[in-house]
Amino acid sequence: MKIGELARRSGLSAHTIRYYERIGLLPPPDKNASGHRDYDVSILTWIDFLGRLKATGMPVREMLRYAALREQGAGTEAERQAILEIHREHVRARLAGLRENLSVLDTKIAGYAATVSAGDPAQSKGTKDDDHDIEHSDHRHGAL
Amino acid sequence: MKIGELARRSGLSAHTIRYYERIGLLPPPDKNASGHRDYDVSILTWIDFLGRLKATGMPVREMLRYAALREQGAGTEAERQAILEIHREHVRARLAGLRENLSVLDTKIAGYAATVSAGDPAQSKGTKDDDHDIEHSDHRHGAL
DNA sequence: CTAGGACTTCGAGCGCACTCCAAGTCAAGC
DNA sequence: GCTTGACTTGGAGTGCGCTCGAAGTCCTAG
Repeated sequence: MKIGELARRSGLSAHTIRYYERIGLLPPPDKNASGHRDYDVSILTWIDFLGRLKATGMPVREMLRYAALREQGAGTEAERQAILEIHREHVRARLAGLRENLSVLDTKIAGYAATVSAGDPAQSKGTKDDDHDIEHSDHRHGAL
Repeated sequence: MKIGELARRSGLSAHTIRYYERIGLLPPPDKNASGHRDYDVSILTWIDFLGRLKATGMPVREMLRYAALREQGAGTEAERQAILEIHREHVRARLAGLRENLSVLDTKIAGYAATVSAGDPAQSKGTKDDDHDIEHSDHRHGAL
């Protein structure tokens, strides 16, 4: 499979595929007589997994660590597992935060719905709101 | 409240607070006789909400639209509500995707756990894995 | 034989969201 | 009256993750 087809099938651009190879996320593929990259279909599985790591917020630096271990092959499983387990915790934390913020969003929207309907009782001149907020407790959002 | 205290209490740096003001996320506060910014505590509520928008992945561009409407005050509620409702859908989609990718991660980790324990039956020379993968169906990850 | 399109490498440029620096002002404490 | 430290402005720099452009090579079809 040449890079164009891989691009189509993976959803990445050819530029991005070469970039990933440059930085070490993708292993250097075989080249044919013309110097063109020739990919094995199995690369699609790896790209899919990379996509999942990315979608769950893993920084490229970390993917690189994982990819390097994968390249080394046997004997690196425990370390790869550890990386994924730590990442899984990050994802879980992110999920929890997202759920909480979603509920704040729900509350805020419900407040607007109440205000916008019913002829706007609480606002006549200059509502900048920060109204319908039902308490903010603590909540860190320093580190995303 | 001066900028230093606001920085401490909001978790943002003073640099970031000024930056947010420059771009329009924060309203220009009063200045005292020395030209120093003097904030009302109510700004903390707004910063907290901005933090939630950010934590849920809203781009600054979009926050700016919302902030501008908020500055305009009364009469912009419906539009603000619409922004939040659209954003809420994005957040829900993100949550769904995250949940799915989390389960893929679980499966992958379980595979490593099986491999790493039990004396490694499936790998002796050169496992790069893409093993324990139990089917990938489709899954877009082009647009994060 | 020539035009088109896909490929190659190298390096520059971009969008986002900060983050920091330099040079200056000002209030308070010793 | 002088140092310390928090503040001011404007603008430059940073890190991330791509994204694109230029110039060249190579295969294929007409």
